[in-house]
Amino acid sequence: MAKEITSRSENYSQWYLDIVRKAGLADNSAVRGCMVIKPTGFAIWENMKAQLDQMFKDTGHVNAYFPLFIPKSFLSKEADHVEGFAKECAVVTHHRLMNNPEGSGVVVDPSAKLEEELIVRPTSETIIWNTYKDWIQSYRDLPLLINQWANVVRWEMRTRPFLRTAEFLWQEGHTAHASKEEAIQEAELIHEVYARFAEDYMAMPVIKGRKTESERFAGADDTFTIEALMQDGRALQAGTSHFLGQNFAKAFDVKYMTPENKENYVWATSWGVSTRLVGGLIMTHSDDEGLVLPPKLAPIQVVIIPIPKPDEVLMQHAERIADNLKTRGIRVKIDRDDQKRPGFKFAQYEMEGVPIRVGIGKRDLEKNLIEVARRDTKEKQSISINGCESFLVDLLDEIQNNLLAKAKAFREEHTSSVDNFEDFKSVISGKGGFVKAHWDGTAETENKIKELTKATIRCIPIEDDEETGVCVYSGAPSKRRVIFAKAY
RNA sequence: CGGGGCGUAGCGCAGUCCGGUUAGCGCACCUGCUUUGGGAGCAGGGGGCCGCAGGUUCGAAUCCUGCCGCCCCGACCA
Repeated sequence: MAKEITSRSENYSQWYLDIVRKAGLADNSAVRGCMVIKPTGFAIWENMKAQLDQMFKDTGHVNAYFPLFIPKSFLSKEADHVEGFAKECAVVTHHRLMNNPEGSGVVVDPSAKLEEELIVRPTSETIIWNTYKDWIQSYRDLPLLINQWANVVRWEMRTRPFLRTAEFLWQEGHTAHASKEEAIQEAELIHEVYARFAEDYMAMPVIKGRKTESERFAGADDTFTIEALMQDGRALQAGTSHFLGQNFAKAFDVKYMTPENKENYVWATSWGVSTRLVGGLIMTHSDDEGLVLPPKLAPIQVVIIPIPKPDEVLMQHAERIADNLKTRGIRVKIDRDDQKRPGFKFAQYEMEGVPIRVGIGKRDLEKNLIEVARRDTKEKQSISINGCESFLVDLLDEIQNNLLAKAKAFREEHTSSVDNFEDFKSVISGKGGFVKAHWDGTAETENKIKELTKATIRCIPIEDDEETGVCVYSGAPSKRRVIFAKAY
């Protein structure tokens, strides 16, 4: 049998594309740069979404929905913001088609030109702040804590499924606060929520930090980021939370009355994670046999395969185990296909990343045994069918923990501290990964390093202690190390 | 937007240089039989405007011109 998946060592990006395709996560679409998210891929996103949505609600946020289209004039109200997004906006200019007078098909009706062109949202700050202006009058209206689940469009030159597509799904939170301190706390709170989600649910360890000015969101005063490390040694920005200061409040004239009857501009945050997380999930855990999913996000956590094929006795046992697992909240599937052989199914479910496979076999059953295979280590063992449910539930936890531990170990192995530029260059071009180095704090140095090595400052880490040193490039004094890496 | 590659069945490809009967192969699909504890075997079968549009020719997947699309590698971005 031909190998279905290119190995990571042979061609990493082909490996990634093979997994997306062979595990049935997404297809290319008729529209360049856009993908079709298939049921399995979407189920992963739905699981992420359900968890994040709960976490947002637990921290006091509510959901709403704002329009897909944004009047062009809104974009230009905040100077940095328009600068950041202008180059990648899809623009609606007309609102009607007509039959082609010179042949078949339809053409744009030139008489149906819009008075004001509409922008397909690349992000919703502008239309939301235009709305908030009407919602906020008094300090009693604050804080306003709103999230929306939506699609956005950024016209990218080069796309990859999940990691960068022209249209993607995400959530964007937009909050308004009476004080600067409260807005900063909000941005930090969500930063923490993102980090917890990444580690506890995705089993993807992240570094929490701040963006440098040049890497910051267009229109933000401060951007918090979680940065993950992929298996090819490149960094993935997995979620950002922005303190927007009063930039949008001023641009859209959003003021509130204080208890002292004084007029103030409100303070703002925005924050988002996207379907890019699915790409990060794939690249954090998967191997040359296919997708590996952490149990907490796996659409199917346990698959039960009757061996050699379904019959009445085997199915009775399978259904009893499945029912018991469902009662305990486990997502379980019984493979009822009687055409494919077990070997094929084993390979298939491995490719699809199902965390646990249970084989109920005729011969084992005579000894009251079932076979349990875990996807993360590929280990198999026979256990007693009696009480197997507890074992399986525990094993799911163990797999979840093991995946996080493995990813952490990988990150440790691929995090280097360097103190001179020669070492810096050789680590970046060699083993890659995160590189902790001193930086003089200037954009000039940052750009120069990027130009020479393709590495960018992923973040200024929040949790590391201060440590005096000298900039790895310029030799100027530095108070702390920052994280460099080549990034997605 | 630069540099390279590719468009032939659902997918992966051969055939194109050097034009010549009904355009092939593998996987997948359908039917039947035998199989069934790690990607089954045999037999039979269906499926193609050879990317599109012009041109050359008795004859074009093959040669010429133009267009379109996709992929890879760079510059820009979550």
